[in-house]
Amino acid sequence: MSKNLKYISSLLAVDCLIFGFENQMLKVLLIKRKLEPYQNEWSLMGGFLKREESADESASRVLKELTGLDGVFMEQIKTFSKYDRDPTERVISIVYSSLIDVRKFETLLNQEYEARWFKITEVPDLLFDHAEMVIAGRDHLKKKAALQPILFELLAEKFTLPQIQQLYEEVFEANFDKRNFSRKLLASKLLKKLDEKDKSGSKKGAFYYQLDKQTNHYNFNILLNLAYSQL
Amino acid sequence: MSKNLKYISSLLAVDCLIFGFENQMLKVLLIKRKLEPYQNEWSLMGGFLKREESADESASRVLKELTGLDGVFMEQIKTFSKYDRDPTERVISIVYSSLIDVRKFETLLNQEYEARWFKITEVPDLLFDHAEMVIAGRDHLKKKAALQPILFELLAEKFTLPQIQQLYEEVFEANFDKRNFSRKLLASKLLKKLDEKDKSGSKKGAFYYQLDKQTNHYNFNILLNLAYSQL
DNA sequence: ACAAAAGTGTTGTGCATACACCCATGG
DNA sequence: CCATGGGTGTATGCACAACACTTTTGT
Repeated sequence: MSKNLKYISSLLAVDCLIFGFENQMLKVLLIKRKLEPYQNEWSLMGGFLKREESADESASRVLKELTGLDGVFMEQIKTFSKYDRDPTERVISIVYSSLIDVRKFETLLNQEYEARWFKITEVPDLLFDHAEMVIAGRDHLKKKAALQPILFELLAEKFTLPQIQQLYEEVFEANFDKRNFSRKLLASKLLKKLDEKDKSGSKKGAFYYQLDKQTNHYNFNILLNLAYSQL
Repeated sequence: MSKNLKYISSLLAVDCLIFGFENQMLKVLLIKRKLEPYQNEWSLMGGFLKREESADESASRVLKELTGLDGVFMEQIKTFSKYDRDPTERVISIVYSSLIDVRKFETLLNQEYEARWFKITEVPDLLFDHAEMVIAGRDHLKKKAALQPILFELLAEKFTLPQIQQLYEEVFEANFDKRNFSRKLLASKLLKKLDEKDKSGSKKGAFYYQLDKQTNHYNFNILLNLAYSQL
């Protein structure tokens, strides 16, 4: 089949959309090549598939090689395959979305690139079709977060209710009533209240919560209607 | 970059999951090769990407070439990329899901294959990883159908309330109360009642409805909670 | 006249929303 | 003591779920 010139073979790339939550803002991690080709162009973190690698494996490897992070929540979003998306040669890209705790990312391991967090609403011009990828990933995040409690992946182990509310407000571009929000979230039985307080945000301090790992029978549809006007 | 042997290039395939609704049952269209290789193995309808084709274009073309159908609802689902998924050579497959009106599909245009509709719960053993694709597609259909009124794509132009309720029951593997179901569905303002009746299913006959194309401001979250216990 | 499927209305309940005040603390 | 942000309770309305009977017509 491969001999048949009617059909084409292509390099396989993965690109990783990396979300983080920092200073109450939803951000994405972008990189910029310091050298040619594509010097100074911002793009998603990416790489090519190796010989015996699946895209899932490749995406995890790329993330690990660049950030040192392991065991991160990742999900395949969409494959981009326009024949001229990379003008130099045919490459299709399988895009992944991952959610990381920004505090765990320290520095890029690969010196050929520079990395920076961008507010999701202030993403610069990007290489190739990477801007579309950001849109697709963001859209996917909304849908996913409405149906499942994944946004905790963006927070530290311990977090406060005001923090997580701000996160939801960022993701859904909406404001929620704090009384209703906390009532619903706590009703999901997902959280365990700690004795400790975070005093950094206010004088009174806000109690820390943790994901309660016991809870497998959670009611999470609970957060759906917060959000579904926007799906 | 392509010279670098660390990275691999691969054939690009699309596979189409084709859903239909026939005799009150949700079905998928599968094909079987009559000749070697893979003689008599059931599989999804697929094909390879051509030189200047995107995956979207390729999927539409494949569908058209095999069924003659055009302008069908199609959506990219997921890309399958395990290196040995096709044991003869590396091929990655971008899977699409499409919804067609079974009455519009008459016969396979390509004589190398035989085609048959299978009840979704009675899919036979399939080639390579195609069984996983069916699962992914079905799952996707549920989520999509809960949020958007797409199941109409599976019905004829005119359809009755009992018909569409059976369709929803099939897709969500649940039973709905017909009074509540019709109230909700009609509240969405998506449907226009016709004067005509379908007498095939009962002596009394059921009124036909049609999608009302005017309605762009529909309330479709209306059908969400029918379904979201299952997403 | 009867069987078989279509169609229709009411009620209770729980959930989402809207809304305002007190609390704790650091400065 | 006061400014700042954290935390909590209640009342209202709406939407969902549960439920049973009447209508039509072909045989």
